[in-house]
Amino acid sequence: MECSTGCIHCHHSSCVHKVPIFSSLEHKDVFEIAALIEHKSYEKGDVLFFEGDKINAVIIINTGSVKAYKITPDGREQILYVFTEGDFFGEQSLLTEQTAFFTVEALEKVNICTISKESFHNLLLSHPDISINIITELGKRINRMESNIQSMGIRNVDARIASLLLEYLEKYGDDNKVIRLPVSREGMANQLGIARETMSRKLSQLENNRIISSITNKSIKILDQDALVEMTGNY
Amino acid sequence: MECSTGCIHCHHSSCVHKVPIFSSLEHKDVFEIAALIEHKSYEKGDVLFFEGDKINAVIIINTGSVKAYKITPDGREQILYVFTEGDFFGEQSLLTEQTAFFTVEALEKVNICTISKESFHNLLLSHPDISINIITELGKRINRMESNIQSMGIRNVDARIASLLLEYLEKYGDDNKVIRLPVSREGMANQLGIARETMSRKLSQLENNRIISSITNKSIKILDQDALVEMTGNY
DNA sequence: CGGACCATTGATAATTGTCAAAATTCGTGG
DNA sequence: CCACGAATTTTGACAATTATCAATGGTCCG
Repeated sequence: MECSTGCIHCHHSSCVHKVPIFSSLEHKDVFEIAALIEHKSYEKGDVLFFEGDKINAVIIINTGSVKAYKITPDGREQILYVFTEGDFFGEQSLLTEQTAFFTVEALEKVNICTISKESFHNLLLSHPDISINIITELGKRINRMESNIQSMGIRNVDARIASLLLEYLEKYGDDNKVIRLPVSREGMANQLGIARETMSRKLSQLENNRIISSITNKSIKILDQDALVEMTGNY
Repeated sequence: MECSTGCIHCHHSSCVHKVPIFSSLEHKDVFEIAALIEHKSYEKGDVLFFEGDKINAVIIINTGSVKAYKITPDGREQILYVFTEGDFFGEQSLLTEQTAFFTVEALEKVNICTISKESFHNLLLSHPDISINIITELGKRINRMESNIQSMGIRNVDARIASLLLEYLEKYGDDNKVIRLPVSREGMANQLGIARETMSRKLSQLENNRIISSITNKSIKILDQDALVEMTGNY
């Protein structure tokens, strides 16, 4: 969204413009909110907060991406989310005194905007439509998690990998069906709860079958999307 | 919560009293909302709606329980939730024209309260604190799902079963650590994405080790909770 | 160019799924 | 309250899949 009316500080309020939860706001409200926002940035590998930390702000990703994960009993990272531009989290800290459920780590350089718990709470009371936007966004997130849980419940590992690749294609793919992978092979394996080696083997298999082409460690090209869809069993 | 002021129709507004999302309301609001509510009941095995159906109401469980599931490509039920008294769902239909993400089926006789999409939407605009309650509740649900995803990512099946039993104990257990199972063995297996037979074997093993005692198909007694906790690896 | 990190491959062991049959439980109706 | 048939669960044997360990091969970056 462009800034039509003398928005000198546009780079500072950019979070507000970008985020779906504020999409219904009028211009004056945008300024009001921008005043509440603090900005921070992190480098790749930096941890924004650890599981168990107290969170007292809602965090919105302005640019870049982060992963949110829990450590499983057997010491692996279980990735719950990859948050990118426009995503927000920490809303659970709103009313409850809960501590963070997961660790959040930057996957690349990220700029974030934070709004303190108190400010945000007041904001919601005065702008009921923001709440509705948030409910809508949380609903979407829940839907994605429901799909995730469904995928993880598929006993067939090949189908799960196909699902993951299609999900990535949608999120991170370009017009040539080249996916810039947000995480390593190990990260992908951890998202599905399988061994790193199994992921390797399965991807090699897909490459042999000309379904994908593994360009580099950080990107994959989808050659035969239909085959992947068929593998998931949903068609 | 008891009805103090001549609440003849208490049995009709009981949903409102029971549900956390309305907990912050004043008495007059309760009546206002009660007027918006419709009541329905279903018998065990009845389907409230199918995945893909259009939903135009928010549904609150008054008594009984339901399961919400998706059918996986290989034809199994993947149970996403067991909703019981006080739980609500369908809030995703609020703003978006989405169709149901899962099928909902009664596990026993259930009484539900429904509020139409429109009524609910207006309610939220006029009562910002209800929205905040909902955001809080959705946050809790998301937390549970995050834990679920984490559990499903554990490669060790024994640990996952232990997690499930502990979760059940918390939700459905009584003082004697007897759990009234909401679903069949097959249902339990489906929640974890494992074969029914594997679940059987693992439970037998737990029984041999005096960690649980399988009273009937519908209930299990936890004999050694600590052992289960240890099995999950979280201590 | 070198070193650290990440990914792949092979061989083997362990685990789980599948199919078939037997045993148990559940609910209904007499 | 008991008995019977249907449904669910358990068990066994075997096949298929995946994890693990170890070694090799690549890739990225200073």
